Amino acid sequence: MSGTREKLLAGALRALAEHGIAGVSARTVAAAAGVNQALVFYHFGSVDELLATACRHGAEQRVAHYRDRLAQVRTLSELLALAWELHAEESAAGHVAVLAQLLAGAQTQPRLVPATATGLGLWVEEIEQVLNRVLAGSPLAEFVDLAGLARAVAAGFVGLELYEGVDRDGAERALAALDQLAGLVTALDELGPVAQRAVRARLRRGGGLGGGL
Amino acid sequence: MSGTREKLLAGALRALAEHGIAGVSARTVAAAAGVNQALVFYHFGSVDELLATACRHGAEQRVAHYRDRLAQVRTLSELLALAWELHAEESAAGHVAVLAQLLAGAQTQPRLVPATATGLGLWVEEIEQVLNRVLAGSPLAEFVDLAGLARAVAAGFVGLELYEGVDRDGAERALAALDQLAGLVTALDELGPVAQRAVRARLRRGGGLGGGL
DNA sequence: GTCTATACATGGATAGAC
DNA sequence: GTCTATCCATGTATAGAC
Repeated sequence: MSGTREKLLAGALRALAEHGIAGVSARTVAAAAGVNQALVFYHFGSVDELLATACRHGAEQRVAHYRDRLAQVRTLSELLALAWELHAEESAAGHVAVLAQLLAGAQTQPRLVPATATGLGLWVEEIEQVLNRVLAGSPLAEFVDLAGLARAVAAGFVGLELYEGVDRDGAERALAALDQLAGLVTALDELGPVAQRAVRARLRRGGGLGGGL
Repeated sequence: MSGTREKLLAGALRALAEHGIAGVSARTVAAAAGVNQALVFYHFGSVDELLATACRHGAEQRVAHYRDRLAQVRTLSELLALAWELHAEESAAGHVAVLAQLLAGAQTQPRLVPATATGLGLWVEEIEQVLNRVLAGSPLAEFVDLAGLARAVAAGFVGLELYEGVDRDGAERALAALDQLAGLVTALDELGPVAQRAVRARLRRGGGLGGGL
């Protein structure tokens, strides 16, 4: 058992948050874990393999930490409130930063792709379930692919985290604007049948917007 | 003049796209630029300084490349169509990837913060102007801070780019969902006065959603 | 399983010839 | 301004003692 594996996994996440993907190495991770550098290779074979394992491990922990609270959400307003809460908590603890760094690394390191896809996928899965439950029967679910929306939300969180790192005020304005936009959508969702019918009619005419994809 | 500076700036962007922030070095950049490694330090003093300069330089080029097309946009639908077009072009050319890598690096490298903030800021500025023009007098501008929305859009682009690198299909679903959501908002924007009044009344009651910020 | 020691490669940075 | 050569720090990975 020895716990060294666990120390290394935690150390990898800490080192990623502190030094970024460009600054992690067997030595920095081992230092953060308080163990000998050679043990990285004994237990995981390579630094990348350790990072990949730590990614899955960390994402599982974080998602599990919110599963109960997510399961209790019943309305769109509650979901948005929890989303801001979750963002504040996870961002402050550096967990979003870790995911962002791993995603950046995965862009040019194929060995990191499966792990980061899985890590982000765990969040997507959870968000998707909540959206499906909360928006069941809503006009929103009628016109928007909720699985796609869940993916956009997860990716958006990562982008905002990176933005926050270089412009905190700007990121707060962005969050506030999204809050207002979400309020708008919620209002639409709670409209009376007359107005909803008008929106539906307009949407049936236009369909999506048919962008470049 | 010598053009070596320019070669290095272009080489830095190429190296960032190919090797990521974790893989750039004076040697990889010089190789991409086709010049001697020592010239990085002669012209820029350090690798970080070169990356920072390349970031501003690249962002200016890219924004200038779209300024005309952005200036011609008159409606929200046109804006969204251009947005997807822009995303497809810039993403394919690796320009969004460069910004994402620099943002990731800036999280733990204070020396990169001003340059990346400026680089992303150029995009934000442009987006903000278009939003203000296109949504002037619209109910959307009434309830959503457009400057904040511009920042959210820019950050979202970066997040989607990173997500696309690990899950192309997922990213396409996300974009499609955003397209649908944008269509919904457009529909709202184009509603008749009766429905708009209902939305306004609902919003005045609820205000924003008052999240964790 | 863990430590020390070490090999070997890569990267930042500078000196000095041209 | 550019190139070669080089120093030194850091990083990966392994061997072998404990």
